[in-house]
Amino acid sequence: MTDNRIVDVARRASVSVATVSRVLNDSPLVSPKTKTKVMQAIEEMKYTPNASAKNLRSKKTMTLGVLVSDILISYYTEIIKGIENAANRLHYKLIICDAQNEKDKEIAYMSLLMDRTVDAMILVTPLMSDREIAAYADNGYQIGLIGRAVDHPDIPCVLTDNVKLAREVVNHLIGQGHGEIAFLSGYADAIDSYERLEGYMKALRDARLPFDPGLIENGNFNETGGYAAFKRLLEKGARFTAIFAANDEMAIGVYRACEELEIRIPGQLAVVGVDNERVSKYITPKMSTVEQPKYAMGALLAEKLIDRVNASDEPAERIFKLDSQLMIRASSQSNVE
Amino acid sequence: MTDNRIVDVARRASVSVATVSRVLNDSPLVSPKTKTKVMQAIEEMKYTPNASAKNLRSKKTMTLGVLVSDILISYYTEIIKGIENAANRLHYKLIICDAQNEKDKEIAYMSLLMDRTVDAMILVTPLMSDREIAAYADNGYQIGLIGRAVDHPDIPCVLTDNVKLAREVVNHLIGQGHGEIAFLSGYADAIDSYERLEGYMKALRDARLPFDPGLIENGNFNETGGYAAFKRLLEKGARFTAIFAANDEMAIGVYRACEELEIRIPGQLAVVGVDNERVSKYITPKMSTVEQPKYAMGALLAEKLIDRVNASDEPAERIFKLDSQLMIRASSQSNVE
DNA sequence: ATGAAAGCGCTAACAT
DNA sequence: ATGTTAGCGCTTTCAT
Repeated sequence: MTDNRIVDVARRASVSVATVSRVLNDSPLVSPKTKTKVMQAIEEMKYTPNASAKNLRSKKTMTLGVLVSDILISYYTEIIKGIENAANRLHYKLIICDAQNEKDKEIAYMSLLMDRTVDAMILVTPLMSDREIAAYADNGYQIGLIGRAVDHPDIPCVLTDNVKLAREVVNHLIGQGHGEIAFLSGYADAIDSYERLEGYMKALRDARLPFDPGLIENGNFNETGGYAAFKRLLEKGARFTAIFAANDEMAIGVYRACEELEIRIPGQLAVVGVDNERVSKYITPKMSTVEQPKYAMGALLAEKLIDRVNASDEPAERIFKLDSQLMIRASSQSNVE
Repeated sequence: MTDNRIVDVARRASVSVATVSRVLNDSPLVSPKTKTKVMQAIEEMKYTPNASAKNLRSKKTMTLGVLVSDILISYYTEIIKGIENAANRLHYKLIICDAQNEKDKEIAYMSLLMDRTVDAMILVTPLMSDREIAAYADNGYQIGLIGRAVDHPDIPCVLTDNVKLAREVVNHLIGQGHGEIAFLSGYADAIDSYERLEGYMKALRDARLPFDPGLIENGNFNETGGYAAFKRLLEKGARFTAIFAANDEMAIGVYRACEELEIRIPGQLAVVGVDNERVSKYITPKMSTVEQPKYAMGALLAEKLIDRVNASDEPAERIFKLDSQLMIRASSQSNVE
């Protein structure tokens, strides 16, 4: 067991602990000869520095946290991969936190920031409110946000343009000849929901199509919610030939309901989701969706956040909007089945 | 910013740091009155203990690591959820590590164990060899293994019976009238591959069917590998009416190849995978597969490992075999399309 | 270029 | 039941 301490290395290499520490931290103030001697001792003893001691003394951990609401969903895991690779490149480690859609777990994980286990925390569309998020930043904790923006000077945010994205989806459906398009939103208080709804309405207005609030239902961003929301639409007698779900998970729920009710997609109902989740490509018919540059979003935010953690200079840019891309597949094309 | 220390709390509550520490750690040696006083001070100052200092002093971190090869694959993420919940229940935190199928990253993450960032590390079917894994345990590091067994007295392992599982799959295919069944194995050196191959052969022998090594190909446990392996089988003119892929990922690759080549599943080819990945239920035709109790495996191992970390007594049981379950869906039933 | 020593914030042994 | 204090293993000033 590596229970060696820095003094043991120092002793073996016949130098002081300060010198060993310098070697360990790549200080230029060590002669090459001494450095070799120390490295050899480290090697021989299989010495590994104790992270807790190092963190305690240096007051930083070179570790980032990412908090996502469900690691089963590929939207999150792809973002995580982007973060991870960018972080590793900059010599940061990453702690992945799965809040499992529970706000309590989210809050619990935020303690990693408060107890200084991580230097900064990245939140990917959390359940927490803007106020709550801003409060952490007010207390001096470093936070980064993905898929959402919060109005606080110290919080870098990376997101896609939800309004534009929704507009493109709806334009596409209108282009396919649909005039009655239902919309499945996510959590009522999520910005994503709100902005996608806004884009939906704008597209309708652009096309001089009537806006019918009866065609809107909330599916909470998950499969079960999408399934239920779709059924509610049918039960209340809403009439529509296309449906735009604010994410793929809800669209999958719509698929399931359609299978049960023997509604053909896209023959009787065109479906479009958002996120380009893995399943959407394999499901039949292949689902039209919107690809978000998930990996790039993760990588970009990690870089910007690490910049800020080590920043002494001016604040720099804070909001980064990346482009998304409509992926038209079978589920929304009337001439394809 | 919470830059308060335990002495600040002590001062405010007019007690000693020891007393504050006792309150913080739920020691029974504090009078209720003092406890209240201290808690109030903590509350007022919004004090949070510094994790590094605590870990350094107490020589434990109450943190587990899980190392998986790809968090995009639901097999891993479901295991992670099981671990996470069991760990949290026992007041342990979890660091998720995604090695991204790179052995170098695996090794890099093992340093979390060596630098004492985690008290123990759970490996889920890693690329590392048995020897390498055993070496860590020999050096006194706590390790747990999922989906694989290693012959070392200090390594608890949770796995399913691969031989039995493969046997059931092949029996099922034979029962459907198939006599020529191809087998797609994973990494040549993975125990899973070996054991599933063994079960495959046993089932053939039981049924007095000939074993043809020309029907075996390696697909490295991923989609691309499965796709390529299947094509190799065809190119070399192998004849078979059913294929058993050692995991769903490879089976998905087979699906893709079949789509391109217009081979009907299950009409012309029956397909069975292993793992019951999320996609297998959504793909058309629905894929027959083997459900492994992933969540339960994660939870069980986490419990057993934490037991060991805190153990002073006898070693207890070490290998835990859980039952898997064959899920017969459309892809392997000749009378269903 | 190298060393001596203080101290990061906490726990736990010991004293009372 | 509470307080005093040593020390976990490291980094970093200050001295040489």
